[in-house]
Amino acid sequence: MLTPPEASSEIAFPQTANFLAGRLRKHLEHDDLQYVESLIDGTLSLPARETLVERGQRTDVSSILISGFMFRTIETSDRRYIVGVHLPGDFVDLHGFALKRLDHSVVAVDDVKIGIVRHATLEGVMQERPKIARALWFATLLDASIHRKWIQMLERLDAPRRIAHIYCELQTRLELTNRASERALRTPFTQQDIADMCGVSPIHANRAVSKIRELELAEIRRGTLYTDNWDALREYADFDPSYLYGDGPLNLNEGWD
Amino acid sequence: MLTPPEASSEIAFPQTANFLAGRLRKHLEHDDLQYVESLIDGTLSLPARETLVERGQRTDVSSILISGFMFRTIETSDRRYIVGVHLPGDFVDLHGFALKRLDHSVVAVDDVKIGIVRHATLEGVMQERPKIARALWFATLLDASIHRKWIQMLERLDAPRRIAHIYCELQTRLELTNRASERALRTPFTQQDIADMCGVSPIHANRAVSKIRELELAEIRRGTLYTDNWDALREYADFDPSYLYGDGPLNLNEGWD
DNA sequence: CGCATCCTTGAGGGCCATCAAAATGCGTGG
DNA sequence: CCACGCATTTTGATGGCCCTCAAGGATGCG
Repeated sequence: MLTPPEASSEIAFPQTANFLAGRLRKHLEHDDLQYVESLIDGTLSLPARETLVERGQRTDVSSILISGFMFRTIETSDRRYIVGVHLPGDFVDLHGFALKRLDHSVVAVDDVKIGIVRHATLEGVMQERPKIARALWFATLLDASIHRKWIQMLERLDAPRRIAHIYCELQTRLELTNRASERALRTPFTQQDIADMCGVSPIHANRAVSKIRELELAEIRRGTLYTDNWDALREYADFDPSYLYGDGPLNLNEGWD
Repeated sequence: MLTPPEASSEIAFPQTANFLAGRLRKHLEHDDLQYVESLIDGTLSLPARETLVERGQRTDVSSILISGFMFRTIETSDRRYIVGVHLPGDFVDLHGFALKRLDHSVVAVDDVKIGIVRHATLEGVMQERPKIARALWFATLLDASIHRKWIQMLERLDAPRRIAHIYCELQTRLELTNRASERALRTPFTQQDIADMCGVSPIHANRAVSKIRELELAEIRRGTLYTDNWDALREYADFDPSYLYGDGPLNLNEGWD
């Protein structure tokens, strides 16, 4: 599944090989990549559905996702709202460094492995490595860009299109880290998860999934999306990947250095 | 309207008096505040409804809003989606510094005045003033936190509650910069603007505004909201201000230094 | 094989979209 | 001061998306 260059990258940088892959990563020198890898103080495994950071909780470390999926959630007494999805290479709570406390929670979807970076270490980055500091800032701005797209998605699309959009986004993000496969996008999402991302009831999410199947755009079974026509799915969701700031032809971030 | 301390602040820092006011501002030394003020290279006035930055456009400056309201918008061929609102003290396109190109546009709602900071200047901040760099980072993370709340708002609230939530947010943000008045929140928003923020049709936005009036929570006329019961309005919208990271009792950001 | 979780289907009602049209308010020029 | 033109706001009617309540079916795990 991994092409040779990425495989060797995984060996050289076991914890941070996917950090900003497909984005700024290629603008970083080998020395920079090594430095980023060296920031990791240790790793942690978390079982599925466990919470890494609770809303409001004070922390003095941040975490980069190494394997598995995570959600950012805002929970109320009776319902959970998912405001973002993370996959390997993403810092899931880097903003905790500057904000000190998070306005939301970060939870594991399936079994995950994360790399830990102490905030004291990040202090040093700010003092000594402005280029890396800026890359970290960039990473949080990327999250913000995704947030904005979700806002627009919720303002304009109906439930089946929202689902299609979310899967298109994940596929593109996986492509950027060379982890996508051609015909299947495997996720650990339940239909309840999908509903909570789209802001609809699980029953309606089910009907929306059915509609995508009836339209013969894709088949979603137990979280995994199967399709042989990504183009049709992307068109259906009106998906434009430029907000992900990838290196592709539409890239918004050319000229960074 | 301005209490003496803020008034004097406006004199000492005519362009940046509201920057992070009510948030990190009080953790910055007088020297830091002076430094921030010195970053401003000049000011610019823009008439209502004019675009400051177009989506995809390359820029080498960022802007802080000094007076007036601005929107962040994503426009398609047939419709406009508003993904954020800015008021004086906000950097409206600070993320352009690290991202180079924006995924969305920034437009003036009424006549606005902005302060310009060259990206070359911000380079210097990253190199020499990590504390200020971190404050700038914080400012962009605050935007991201607001984005997340909007996502949750769109996932859970119906149109009248969305409108109430947006006005509650603006009132709190104005309070943080000591620019709120007690019984009226004056904005230049049309009902079309409100509709584009809430992701509903202007016709439905009108009915939603009517409903808020019928419930005797507030009166919204030509963008201005009048109420003598903010508490009832906040409860109706299930508004919790902690995501704004203000200095109040619920503050999530205590301990920053 | 039993149980828990997840998925599926049906029915009735509320929120919101669109089409169409009228009324209101505001700035401008006569 | 009034008349006009324009943007904005308001109202009515019909239909689609999505809600909740309720119940049944499938899947996977110990």
